[in-house]
Amino acid sequence: MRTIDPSDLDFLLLGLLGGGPRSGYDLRKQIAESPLRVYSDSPGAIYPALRRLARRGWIAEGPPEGPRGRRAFCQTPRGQSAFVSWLRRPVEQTDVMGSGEALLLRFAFMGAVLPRAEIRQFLERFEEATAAYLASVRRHYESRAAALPATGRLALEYGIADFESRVRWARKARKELDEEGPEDRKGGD
Amino acid sequence: MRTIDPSDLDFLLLGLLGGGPRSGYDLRKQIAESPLRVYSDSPGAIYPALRRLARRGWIAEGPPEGPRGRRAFCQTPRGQSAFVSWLRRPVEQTDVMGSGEALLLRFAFMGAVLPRAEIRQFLERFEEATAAYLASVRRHYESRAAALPATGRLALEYGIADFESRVRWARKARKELDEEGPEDRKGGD
DNA sequence: GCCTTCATGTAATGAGTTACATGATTCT
DNA sequence: AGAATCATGTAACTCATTACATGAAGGC
Repeated sequence: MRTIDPSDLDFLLLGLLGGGPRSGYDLRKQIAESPLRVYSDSPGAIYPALRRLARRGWIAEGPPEGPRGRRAFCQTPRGQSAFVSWLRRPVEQTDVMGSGEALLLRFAFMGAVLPRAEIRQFLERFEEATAAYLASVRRHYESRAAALPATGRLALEYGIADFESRVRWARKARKELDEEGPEDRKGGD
Repeated sequence: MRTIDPSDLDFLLLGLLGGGPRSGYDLRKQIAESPLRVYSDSPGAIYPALRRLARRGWIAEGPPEGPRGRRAFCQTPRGQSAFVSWLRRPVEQTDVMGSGEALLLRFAFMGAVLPRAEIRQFLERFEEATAAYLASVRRHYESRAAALPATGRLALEYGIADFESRVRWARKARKELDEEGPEDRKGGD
């Protein structure tokens, strides 16, 4: 008997609710407004996800209150702490190998919750793991590229350029966070 | 009653079989060896996909022949033509919005099948659509970045850098294809 | 009164994951 | 002979997608 890991969408919804109570419809709109279309805003994804979160006790449904009897969801204390420990999960090699969307989602939410030192640490780990994976893709490229048709080789170069771009981003992000000045506090008030 | 579109994995398998007959296990190994881990090599994904392709009449299963009675699959003529028209599908805006993996998969296979002029055209369309989408993300960034926490803004910048990297890649790939010299032929022999 | 949008859902379908099952073959 | 690995699958489960259903509010 194992605990099934919630999906990325589950954590996205949980995180959005960290900004205050919202209805399912509000959440859908908020996701639909995001320019990077990476998570689904379809009702068939959102509402079942909300039910999963509620079953877990991570969110609670308030009474009908809004203009049309819409029921707002909010984080429970257990939900909040589950969300924070999701943010704090160590960055594994396997996390950076695919599209890395889950890591980015976590990063996007960190600013509102975690102290800057932890965010820095996350970026360092992110850069390290991505660079390590990049090196392995490069090795593969060196050994196999000659045997590929031109477009196959170029597709591999696409992947390499992608991971290079991620490494550069991580470095830049770390620098920007460092330069942002120590004046603003972590998440206390 | 509508025809359901085959999955990316279906087309990947179909494309790999374009290189000659292979068993399910061969296909699994070939996918597992790829450095960019984007498609699943799990038997629970591969074997049902092969059955779907066979049901469509796009691949055929040969008689048991190999060392352990393994049965090799091969493309049928209908499968070959379905694969080529998949390669030739126009690049839509929505195709570039997500991770763009399907487009890259198509591109990787083009070299073995399509004439260079069509590959060039694909890259032009890819660049155009990606640049257009990038512009829309930039507009969103300009208007909303100020209201975001630092990590949210940086996550958006990650997306922007990603799409910039894709545009650069497309330009470079087009140039390399052009420079490759006109001596090798398209796909006739 | 009617139509559109708001708001919340359900149903059917289908793909992918993990884990397990099964037999054959090669290694030692 | 026994173990590992080859090779092909199946079963249970979860999640997402598309499309549809339902009803209430507000504009005209």
